[in-house]
Amino acid sequence: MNAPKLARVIDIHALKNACSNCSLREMCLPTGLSVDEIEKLDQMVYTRKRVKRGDSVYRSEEKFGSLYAIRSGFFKTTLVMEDGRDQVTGFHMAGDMLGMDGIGSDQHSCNAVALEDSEVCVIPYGRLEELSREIYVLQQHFHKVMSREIVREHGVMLLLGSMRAEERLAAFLLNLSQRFTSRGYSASEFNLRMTREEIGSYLGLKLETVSRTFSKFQEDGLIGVQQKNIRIIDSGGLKAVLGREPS
Amino acid sequence: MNAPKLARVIDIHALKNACSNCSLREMCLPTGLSVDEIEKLDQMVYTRKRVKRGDSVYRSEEKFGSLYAIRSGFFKTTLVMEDGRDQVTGFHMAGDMLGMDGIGSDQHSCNAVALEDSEVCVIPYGRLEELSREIYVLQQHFHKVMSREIVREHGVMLLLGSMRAEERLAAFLLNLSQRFTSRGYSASEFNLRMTREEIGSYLGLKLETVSRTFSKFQEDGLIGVQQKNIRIIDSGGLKAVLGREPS
DNA sequence: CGGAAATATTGATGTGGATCAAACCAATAC
DNA sequence: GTATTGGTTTGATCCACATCAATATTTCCG
Repeated sequence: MNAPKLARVIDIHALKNACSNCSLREMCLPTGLSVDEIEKLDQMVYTRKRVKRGDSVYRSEEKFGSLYAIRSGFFKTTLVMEDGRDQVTGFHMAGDMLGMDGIGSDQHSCNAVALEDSEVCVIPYGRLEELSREIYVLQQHFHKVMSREIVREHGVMLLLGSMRAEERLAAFLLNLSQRFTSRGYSASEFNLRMTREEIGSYLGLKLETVSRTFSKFQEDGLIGVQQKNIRIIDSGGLKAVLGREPS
Repeated sequence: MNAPKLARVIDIHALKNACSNCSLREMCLPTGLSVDEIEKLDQMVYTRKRVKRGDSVYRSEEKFGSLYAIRSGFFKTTLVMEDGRDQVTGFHMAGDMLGMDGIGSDQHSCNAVALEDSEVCVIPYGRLEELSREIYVLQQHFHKVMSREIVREHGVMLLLGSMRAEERLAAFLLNLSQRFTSRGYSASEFNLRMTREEIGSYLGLKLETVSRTFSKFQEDGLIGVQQKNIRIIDSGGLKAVLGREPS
């Protein structure tokens, strides 16, 4: 093997992993950056990592070192209480950022588990700090990403604290649908990557309640359910479930 | 009034508002900064604002421009749903930072209301961004503050999603006690600044349940309650309530 | 100070969702 | 092909907390 050929191989590898070449760059860290600036990002994000279904990117208590941008696939984050009860704190898909919980205490405080075979871009946190001191837009964008995570969690608190089962599930479906839409997938038909139990855990409900509520929505002609496949038939009707008095 | 005297007045004013001279500097933004660096902060945080009980520092939908460090007093943050239901998303005291929800969308997404006459330091967000590009430790600290807010909210999600009423209230009291302690107040006796209804809203319970559970804890010899005054008698017993099976 | 308006406590009753239990179904392993 | 396993659906029953209601206490304010 001669030198030029080797160089070529490296080039291709770099290209493959490059932010500048990533289809998610509009919803991930590079948002708003110039071409030059994105090239700087390329030097920072030099590792991709495959995560098989069921494996985790990081676990609670683990030393924090990097953030992870989801390149493809689907994740849940979970907390575990001392007595073993656990709770899903979020579902995450392509373009989302994982690991920000670890910054404050230098160790992770939840588990990030792949619900299907996935791929993440590893963002060494120290490099991100450096670069965001140099690139104003990057700093700004990173702060926005963290702030939005805070706001997202506010929404979950509202859901858990003030909504009834039907409202929670309607809000959950509408939120998923909206996120799939903004990633260019169908708003009206998608496959759930998580089990009824995981949905229940996220929504503060038991899996039986989730299942029953899906069935009820189906009877009411709001959605079609077949196991993990969901079709949203009447999204207006779903929205109307929110804020409706118990029947 | 002669010039030197005027200068003197300004000096005192500056001194009074200075981070370098603030008793909270160990738990607020200046944490870990050198003397020189704190003096830079002094130039950034040039406004204090009094907030009377019942008034708000900012309201949902309002344009975002500044963060607010609580200098003294006590706040709640609340979300309001379209149908009028509202939910307390947090209680905040001296040293805490308010307003980070606004960064992501450039407008606030909750209301920050004073529960007693309070005072906040206004931190113009643009200046904070600038300064945290210059001062590495400040950048680092600010990121930690945001991350900890994310982790705090995780904890609330766990509470709302997985705990029973008694556990929620025990966790709430222990958390308050711990926060008072770290601010140099008594761990075992304090005054609640919020109503039973606000506690209930935060914990996803009705005010009657909060009141009854307080009474039960009192009967069990865990706490002493007299309206807003709380004495923690058996903090070990309170901790034991967490994770206990329903009796 | 006195009277109205908040706030808190306590009791009686109701109900949404949990729990317990039994099929049922889909995917994988043998 | 059958067996096994993990996940889902559906029914019957139960209970933790909500709701409704009455009274007590504190705070506010003219």
